[in-house]
Amino acid sequence: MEGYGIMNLACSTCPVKETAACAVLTPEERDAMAAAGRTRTLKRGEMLFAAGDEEAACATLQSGALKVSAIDQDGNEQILALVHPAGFIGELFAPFAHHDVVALTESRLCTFAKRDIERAIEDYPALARALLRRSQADLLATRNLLELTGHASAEARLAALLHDFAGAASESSCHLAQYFELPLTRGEIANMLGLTIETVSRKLGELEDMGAIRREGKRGIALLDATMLQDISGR
Amino acid sequence: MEGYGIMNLACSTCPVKETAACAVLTPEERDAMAAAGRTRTLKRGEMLFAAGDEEAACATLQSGALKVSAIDQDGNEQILALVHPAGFIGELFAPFAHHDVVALTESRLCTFAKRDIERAIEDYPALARALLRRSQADLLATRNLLELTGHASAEARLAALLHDFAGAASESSCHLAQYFELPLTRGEIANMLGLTIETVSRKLGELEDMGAIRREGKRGIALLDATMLQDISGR
DNA sequence: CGCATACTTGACGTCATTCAAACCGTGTGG
DNA sequence: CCACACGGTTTGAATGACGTCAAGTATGCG
Repeated sequence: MEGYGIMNLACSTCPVKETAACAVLTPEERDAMAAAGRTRTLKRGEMLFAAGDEEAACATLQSGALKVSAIDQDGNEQILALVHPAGFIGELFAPFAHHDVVALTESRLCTFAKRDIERAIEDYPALARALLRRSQADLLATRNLLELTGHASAEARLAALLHDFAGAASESSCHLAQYFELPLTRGEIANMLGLTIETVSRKLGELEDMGAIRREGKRGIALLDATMLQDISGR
Repeated sequence: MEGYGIMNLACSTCPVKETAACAVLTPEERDAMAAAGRTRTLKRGEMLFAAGDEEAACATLQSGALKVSAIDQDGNEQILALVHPAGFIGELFAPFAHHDVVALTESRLCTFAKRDIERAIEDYPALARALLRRSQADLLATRNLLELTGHASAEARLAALLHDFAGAASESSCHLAQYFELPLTRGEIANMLGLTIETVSRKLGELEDMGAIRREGKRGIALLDATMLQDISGR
C-alpha cells in the first residue's frame, strides 16, 4: 500500500515474535495491531526520531541495535541507553520526545504511530502489562548504568561495560561470549561512560596489558580472563 | 485489626488520592484495593526494604520523601532516585529487590504485598496503565540524572540539583521556590551526584560567593539568582 | 558540660582531561 | 599502482579538577 521502504507487517516471520511485547497478544489481537504498524529499516547512523519531535513513532526492534542519547547545549552527546532486539522504543505519554534514537547498526523495526499504540494499550490490557514489565526492566538497566558512572573509576566502568557486552553477545543469557565485536565506536563508549575517547583507548590498552582481554582489529574483543574483568569492574 | 504502627486504609483522607496511581480506579475498585493495603510510617533512616529482599512490598508514598540506593561491594552507597509523594515504589516483576529504599524524612506510605498488586494489575487495566505512565516518568527522571552525572562538572551538577529541588519545593510545577530546605545531607547529595562531601561543600560555597544562592543554616537554601543557576547547570 | 554528628576549610596528590602529534585501514583520484 | 586524504584510533606530556587526608567549626543531644 505504501511505498518508500515501508511495508505491511508479517508477524509470522518476525524474529522476536516470541519475546517482544506483542507476544502477549492473541493472534487476532496481534493481526489487528499489525494492520496499524509498518516495518522499517535503518542504516547505521540513521535516526528514528529526534529530541523534540512531536510525532515520534513507537517501535519494537526486530534486529540490529539502537542508541538513546541526549545532546546538551554545547552539542555533546550523552548515550543514555542501548536498545537490543525485542526492545520497545517510545515515550508513550510525553507530548514530545526527550531524546534522540539512532541506529548503531543496520536495524529492522516495527513502528506504530503513538496514537495507535495508545489505543492498543486501552484495548488490550495484556499489552499494557507487557509494556509495564519492559519499562521496569529499562528502568533497572538505566539505574545500573547510573550506578556505574556514578562512582567507579574509568577502568572499572570499562571493565563492566565489556562484561555486559560479553553477556549480551552470547545466546545463553547466563554465559559470556568469549569473543565479540564492540557495537560502539570509542567515541560512543566514551559518551556512554562519561569519559573521553583517549581515556577509553588508554584503559583498553591497560586491560589488554594485564591480560584481561585481547583487542583484535578496531572492534573485536577476545575475553581472556572474565574473572579478572569482573573483579576490576567491582561487582 | 493489626497492631504495630500499621492500620487499615482510609483513602478518603489520603493526601495524594487525586494524583497517585490509584486515582484512576473507580471508588469500588479502590475500596477493594484498600482492603489489601496497609498504611505505614517510617522515620528518617528507616528502611522500607533492602536489596535482595524477596518479599519486598510495593507502596505509594503519601507524604515525606524516600531514596532508592545501591550499595557497591566496598560499602559505598549510590543514590539512584528520590521518591516524592504520589510516587510508586516497588519492582513489580523482579523476584527480589535490586535496591534499598530508605526514608529521608518522616514518611507515610500505603503498602501492598507484591502479589496483591500483581493481582490488581490483572484485574484493573486502568491501574496497569497508570503504573506504566509512572514507570515511564521514573525512567525519564533516571535518565536525566544519568545525563547530569555523565559529563557535567561538579558545579554544574550541583546547580542542576538545586534547580530541581527549587522546582520540587514549589507547589506550582512551573515556578521555582525562592527558599527551600535541602531534603538531603551533604553526604547524600554527594552520593547522588557522584562527588565527595568536601567537593559539595566547597562548590556550595562558591555558588554562594558568586551570588547564585545563600545558605541559611545547614539545610536552608535561598535562591538569589535562578538564571545564574540555570546557566551554570548547563541546561 | 561533653560527646557525637554534620559540615567547612586547607594542603596536597592523583586520575582523567586536554592538547598535540602520529598511526592505521579504507576509499579516491591521478 | 601509488599518493593522498579522511575517520577512527593510539600515544605522549602537561594541566587541572576533584579526591584524599587532616584539622577545625558548628549544632544538637544526653
